[in-house]
Amino acid sequence: MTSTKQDASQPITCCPSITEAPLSDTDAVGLAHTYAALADPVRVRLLSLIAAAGELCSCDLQGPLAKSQPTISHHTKILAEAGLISGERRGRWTYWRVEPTRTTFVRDALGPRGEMVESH
Amino acid sequence: MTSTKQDASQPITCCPSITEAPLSDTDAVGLAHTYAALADPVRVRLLSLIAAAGELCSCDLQGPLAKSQPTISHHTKILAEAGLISGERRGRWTYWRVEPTRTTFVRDALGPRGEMVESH
DNA sequence: TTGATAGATTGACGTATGTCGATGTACCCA
DNA sequence: TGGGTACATCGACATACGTCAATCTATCAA
Repeated sequence: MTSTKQDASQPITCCPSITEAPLSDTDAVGLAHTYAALADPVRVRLLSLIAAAGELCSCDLQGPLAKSQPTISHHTKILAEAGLISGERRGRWTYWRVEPTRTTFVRDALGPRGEMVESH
Repeated sequence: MTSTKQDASQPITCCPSITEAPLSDTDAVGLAHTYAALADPVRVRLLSLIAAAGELCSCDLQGPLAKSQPTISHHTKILAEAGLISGERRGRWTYWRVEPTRTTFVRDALGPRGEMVESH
């Protein structure tokens, strides 16, 4: 099962924005699902490690994250199902990459692109 | 208890970015906590309703969200503790507003500000 | 083929979370 | 003062989630 299933009972929005107009239930469910993938410190660090390295295999994640191999596999699966990372099997190793299209999509849902707000 | 507590055992970053460098554990915990506040469809729609209206009292949320009064109160509390909205009591009503500083903060953690990516 | 290795899957466990009825607490109006 | 309203808190319940040991699957090397 993929993470991109859609429901015809609600209007489908190309680029849903939380802060600009009330969201349809479908858009809200989709966005919440993606934010849920980011709602765990291990997965946030996992994504950050992959982003910083450009590409990383699962074996290189176990050390920095200090979790068991099944736990790492569990987290990579959740991030991949949310479309935030994608894995490529090369021989015995699975290499993970960030999906910038998806990260930018979720990012822009939180406000207009390029909006400037003072941050201390 | 506020949502801005900090831990001196880890370096504190002003503007943590997931996609630019490996995050400290402290930053990851903080960001994950905020994303967790967005990890529920009811709260995503709630935030969206408040953002679209500019200001909204709790009584105006119960109808659109089709949830009980305690449930609405529960969700506003979680969003407020994450710093994404703030409430002001005026007489018998509590009026909620979006906190753009916080929403932009979480937003920018997902990538450099103003980054352009093609979205269909 | 056999053995070793990387990673996915399963099953079990404790904890966290969403939900609502019941109750508590301010506040306003008559 | 009393009754009603808006919201918060509490208690209980079912479900979802993070974690790991054990096991399975696929790949490579000898």
